[in-house]
Amino acid sequence: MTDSIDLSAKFADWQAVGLDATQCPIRDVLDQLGDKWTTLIVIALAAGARRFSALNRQIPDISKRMLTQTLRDLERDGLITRHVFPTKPPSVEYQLAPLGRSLLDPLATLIGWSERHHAEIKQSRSRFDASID
Amino acid sequence: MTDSIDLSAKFADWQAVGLDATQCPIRDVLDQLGDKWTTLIVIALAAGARRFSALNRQIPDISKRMLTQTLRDLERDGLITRHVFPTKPPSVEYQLAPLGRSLLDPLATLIGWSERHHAEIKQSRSRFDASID
DNA sequence: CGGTATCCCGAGGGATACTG
DNA sequence: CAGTATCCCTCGGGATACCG
Repeated sequence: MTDSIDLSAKFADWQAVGLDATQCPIRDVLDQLGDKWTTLIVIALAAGARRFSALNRQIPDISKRMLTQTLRDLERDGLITRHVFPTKPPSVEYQLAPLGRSLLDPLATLIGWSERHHAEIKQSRSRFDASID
Repeated sequence: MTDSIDLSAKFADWQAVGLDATQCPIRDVLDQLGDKWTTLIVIALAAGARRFSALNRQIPDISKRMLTQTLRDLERDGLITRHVFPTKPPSVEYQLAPLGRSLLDPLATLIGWSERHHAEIKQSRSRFDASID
C-alpha cells in the first residue's frame, strides 16, 4: 500500500482557494522543508538526540546563527523537542518529536529518488548547458 | 515494499565527503525542488501537457519571469520537455518527461504527509507563538 | 556551551515594458 | 503567445563580536 495521493486532484482543490499560502500544504509546509538547512538537520537527528555543538560539527558549513534559527523553526512546527540540562556550562539537546519521526519515511522516499537519479540529472544538466552554443 | 533508505547511514556517507553540495543529493537536487515554484509546476503538469499561459493561469501569483526560469531549470534537469509548435502566434507546450513522472510518487508521499499533518503543525505554531510572552 | 545582537552582502524574485 | 530585458528591492543567510 502506498501513501500516494492524487496530486492532480489535490492541485485542483488548492486552486479553488487560489493556492493561498496559508491553506495550501505545499506552500505552507514544503517551503519550510525546502530551506537551506532543514532537511539536513532532520536527517542528522534521525540517528538520535544531538547537542547543539554536535549538530554544528556534523554540518560543517552551517553558522550558529542559522543552526539556532532552523532548530527554532523546527521546534515551532513541533518536529523536534528541545531539552535544556542545567549543567554548569549549559547543555541543550535536540531530538525528533513523534511528528518529526513521522516525516523520516516520506523524506527517505524523496531522498532515495534524488540519489537514484542524481547522476541522470547531472548528465541532463551537462547536455543542456552544452547545447547552448 | 518501500523505497525507504537508511537516512542515518546515508548522512554518514555524505559527511565523509564533507556534505559537498555537488555530491550530496540533498543539496544538489532537493535545493532545486525546494525553491518557490518548482513543486507547484510539477504538480500542475501531473495532469498532462500544458501551455505556457495555461500554467500561468493555473498558478495565479507567479510572474512570467519566474515561470520561464523555473520551466527552464526543470527542462535542464530533464524533468520536463518543451515542444514548440510553429503556429502563427507561437505556442509552446510543456510536459513531464519520464524522469519527471518518476518524481510524482515520492512527491505525492511527501505532500500527503504535509496534508495529513498541516493542521497539527499550524496548532503547534500557534502554541509556540503564544508561549512567547 | 549555547546562544544573541549587529552588520552586511548577494541572490531570489516581483513589476513593468518591450519583442519576434 | 511566449517569452526577454531592466530595474529594483526584499530577505535569506554569512561573518563577527558579545553574553549568561
